[in-house]
Amino acid sequence: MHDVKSISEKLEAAGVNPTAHRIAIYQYVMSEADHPTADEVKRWTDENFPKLSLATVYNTLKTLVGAKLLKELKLPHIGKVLYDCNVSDHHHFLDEDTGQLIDIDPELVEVRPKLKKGFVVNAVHVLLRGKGPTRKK
Amino acid sequence: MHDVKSISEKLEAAGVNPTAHRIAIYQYVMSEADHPTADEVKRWTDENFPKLSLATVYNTLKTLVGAKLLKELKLPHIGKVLYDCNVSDHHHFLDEDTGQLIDIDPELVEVRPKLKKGFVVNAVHVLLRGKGPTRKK
DNA sequence: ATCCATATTTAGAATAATTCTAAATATGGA
DNA sequence: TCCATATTTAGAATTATTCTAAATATGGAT
Repeated sequence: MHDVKSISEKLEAAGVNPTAHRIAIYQYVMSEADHPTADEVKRWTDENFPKLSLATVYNTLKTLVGAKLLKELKLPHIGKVLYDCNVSDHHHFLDEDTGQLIDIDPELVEVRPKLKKGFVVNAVHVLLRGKGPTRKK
Repeated sequence: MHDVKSISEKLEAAGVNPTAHRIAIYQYVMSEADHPTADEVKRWTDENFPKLSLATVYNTLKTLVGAKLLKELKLPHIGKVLYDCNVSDHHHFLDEDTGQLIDIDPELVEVRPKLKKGFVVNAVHVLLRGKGPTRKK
């Protein structure tokens, strides 16, 4: 699925030079990770690419966001940026028990603002908080 | 309206000792300010209570939030906490031109999440972004 | 292969918002 | 007045992130 080749191609298509570091980080965020923070990415690179610096983690994430391959999420429950490999518009569900963040297709949340005259809405961001289905042990 | 007396009473009712600093800051956030940050509060106290320290601004805001007299807002467009004197559940509209943040009564935004079985939604936070009515010059 | 311009990566310093700490000050009741 | 407690304070510490300037790597022209 998200093998080195296709990751590489996505980077190139987005105008990003596919260096080994960028491929590694993008691949991690795309497949293994789930809305990681920069320091989660760093913890992963520490295991897999011990020479890769923190600055490169931040630089790379910023490059990927700039290329619209990732999206930054700033959510109220956590004081750091999360990186979302889902770059289409969508909402989020935060499982308050586990802290897990789930992407929600905007089709699944009907939002109808009835604002006063003159207000134009360009974007709608919904954060749902609650509990996910109980997982079997 | 939000005179010293009624502010004082609100503080007491919430179990907060109404010191001069607390009255001043709460009054400012309730009437003059509009979703201020801690440093906006500090800028105001610098004018009006020059001896009041930054630590007190933070302490006081935290006390008021703890007493449910204010609410912390962490929104994605700004990297600092905003303080909202509207402590009931509500949504927000961000005017992308002016940066102004407007409280939106939840009655005015119909939200109908259709999530998979087992998901329980306890809270819904909506941020609308767009343009407000053009103001007359 | 070698050289070079450019891109990438790096370590560490800088920044910004906020919290913490421990001392100083104020307050109100006995 | 005295004292216990609450409040306020200055400044250090913390945390996430960005910046800076130097080091390194890369790929094409010779």
